[in-house]
Amino acid sequence: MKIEDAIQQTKFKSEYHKMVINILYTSKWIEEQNAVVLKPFGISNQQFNILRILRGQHPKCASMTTLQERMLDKMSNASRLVEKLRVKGYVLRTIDEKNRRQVKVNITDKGLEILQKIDVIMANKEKEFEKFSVDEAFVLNDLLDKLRN
Amino acid sequence: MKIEDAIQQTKFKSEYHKMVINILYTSKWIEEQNAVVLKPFGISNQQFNILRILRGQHPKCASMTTLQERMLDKMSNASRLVEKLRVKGYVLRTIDEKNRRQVKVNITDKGLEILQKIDVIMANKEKEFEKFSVDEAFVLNDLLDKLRN
DNA sequence: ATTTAAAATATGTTAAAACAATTATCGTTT
DNA sequence: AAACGATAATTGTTTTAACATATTTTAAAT
Repeated sequence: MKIEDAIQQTKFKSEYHKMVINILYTSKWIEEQNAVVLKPFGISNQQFNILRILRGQHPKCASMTTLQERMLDKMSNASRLVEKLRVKGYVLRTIDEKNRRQVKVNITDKGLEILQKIDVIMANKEKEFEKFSVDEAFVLNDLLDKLRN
Repeated sequence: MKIEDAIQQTKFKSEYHKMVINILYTSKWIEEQNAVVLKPFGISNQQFNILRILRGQHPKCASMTTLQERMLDKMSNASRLVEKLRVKGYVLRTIDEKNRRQVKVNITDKGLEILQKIDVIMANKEKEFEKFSVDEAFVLNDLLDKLRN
């Protein structure tokens, strides 16, 4: 569906402007789809985001600052999100003895397990994207990267 | 900057998966930039969204349902957002006497004025996007549209 | 004409995000 | 070493979003 139809707006200031709106809209569209998958697991999009970053680091840890930077969120939110994940047993939070200001966050086995389960479902959903060619996906990635400079 | 560097993740499951992450990340990046512009005006992204929709309709009105449908965030509460804008004097809300269930929302002159001011700044920011060719923007729009089916 | 169902919006409540201020630790300067 | 500023994270508060429920009005059915 074209963005014009999705938000029922026929004219845009420019193709650039339309592009910005389109990215925002598509992102929300994806997040909503993800939320549906995540809901039964009792995990929010942002929590999921953190878990994935941590898995990318596994078995190494990540500091709060690292998490905050990669998820483009406020530090205070990252802190509380991690705490919620800790209570659920998905992450481990320990003080870094090398620098006691810092905190080391690791994903637990339980965290990896739930990610695994979610992945199966998400991968299935992402199969729909195979209407795209890999080349097209590549182009899109390239354009987005360029957009952010 | 490539998404790999932005979130410091070297490998992705697939180019498709990377694309999804990239859209989410870029969207947050844009929203953050917009928020910086809007903040001095005391207006949130969502409120800004509503004002622009109303300007698109001007001098006609829009119903709550119309706003809800056209907003980028379909889940948001248009009713309360409009109320906030009304208190600030940017919109007018009147009951539709033809159908008293409905409400007619109009943008005020004050609303148009503030949009004008914001536009100048935003337009300046969006100039950066001219590193894109119109063709590229067109391709990106096309791909995003295709992604959502 | 009354009842029922649907439509449009508003409100109440809980969870999350944004904002501001605070605490704890470290590195540096004097 | 004491004082200072910078860094990393947390905590308190306010605002906004998400979700469910309620209210008001209209349209349809009996």
